[in-house]
Amino acid sequence: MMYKKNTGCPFSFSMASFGDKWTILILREIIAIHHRYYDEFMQMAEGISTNILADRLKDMEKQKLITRRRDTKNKRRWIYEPTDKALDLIPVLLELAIWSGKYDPDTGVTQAHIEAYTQRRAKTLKEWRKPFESRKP
Amino acid sequence: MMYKKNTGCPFSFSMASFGDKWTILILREIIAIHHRYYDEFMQMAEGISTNILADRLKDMEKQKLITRRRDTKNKRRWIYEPTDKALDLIPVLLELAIWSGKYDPDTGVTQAHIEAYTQRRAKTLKEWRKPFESRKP
DNA sequence: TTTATTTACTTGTTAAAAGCAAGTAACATT
DNA sequence: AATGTTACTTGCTTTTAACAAGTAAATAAA
Repeated sequence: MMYKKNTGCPFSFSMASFGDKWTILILREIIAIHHRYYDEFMQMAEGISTNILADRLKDMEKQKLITRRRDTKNKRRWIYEPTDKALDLIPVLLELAIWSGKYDPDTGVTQAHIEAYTQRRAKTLKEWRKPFESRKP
Repeated sequence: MMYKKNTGCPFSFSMASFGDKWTILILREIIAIHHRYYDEFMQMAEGISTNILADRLKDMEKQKLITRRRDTKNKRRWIYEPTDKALDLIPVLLELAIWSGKYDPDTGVTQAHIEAYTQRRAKTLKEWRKPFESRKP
């Protein structure tokens, strides 16, 4: 498990929570791509190692960024789901996407998307969150 | 230097740019705390090693997140300054601060600050950027 | 119903990165 | 001229990540 030092500053807390590249990429899988299974995470383009994935999922569960439950239709599978704590990172993810859209010369983000994100921010945030709202009572 | 793999996705680009804890903490020093010198960065509470700091500053310069120039008043010193590419990460930093303010039990961020950030977002973003605008022609 | 396959890991080893301590070189101060 | 400051570099140790192989439980196929 990675080393974590939190000094009380909000950025320090953020970096102690997900200050490695994999945690954000796993959150992308769950929140933006709607993946929920271990083998789906394993297939991400960046190529995560199985021991690192297992380690990060445990850490994220410990941090209460995700929960996991058995898939009743296939008892071998776990379903990984984001908590509200993770979903509250959607604004961070959105700003990362806007920034990358502006500065990545090989970005896949279209100018139309960036404009939509920037100019209809509240709506975009709601839309990103919507697929996870059905869980609520 | 840290390994970087960018697959075209905006989050992948973000993580390839600053997907380690130190780069964001150095950006905090420069953008939020207005530090500009090597020895000031060395004094950050998280305790960065001198070789890692030197490595990251080089990488950030290469990425055009910062520039450096000699201090004319003390020729030993370099002045490190953020580029527009770095300043455009202010919205990301702001969202990190809001999230940490909500979830860090030992946060130093007050509820009043979070409310100000959330409800007067555009104004807050402008204020964070203002100290760096004087450089413009 | 044994046999193979899927799923989610664990374990062991190697490679890379971070952390630590000491040293250096240019400039500045006393 | 000697001492201190500033921004590093270099060498070594420790930690983390990456790679490869193996395992165990659940399911599917023969």
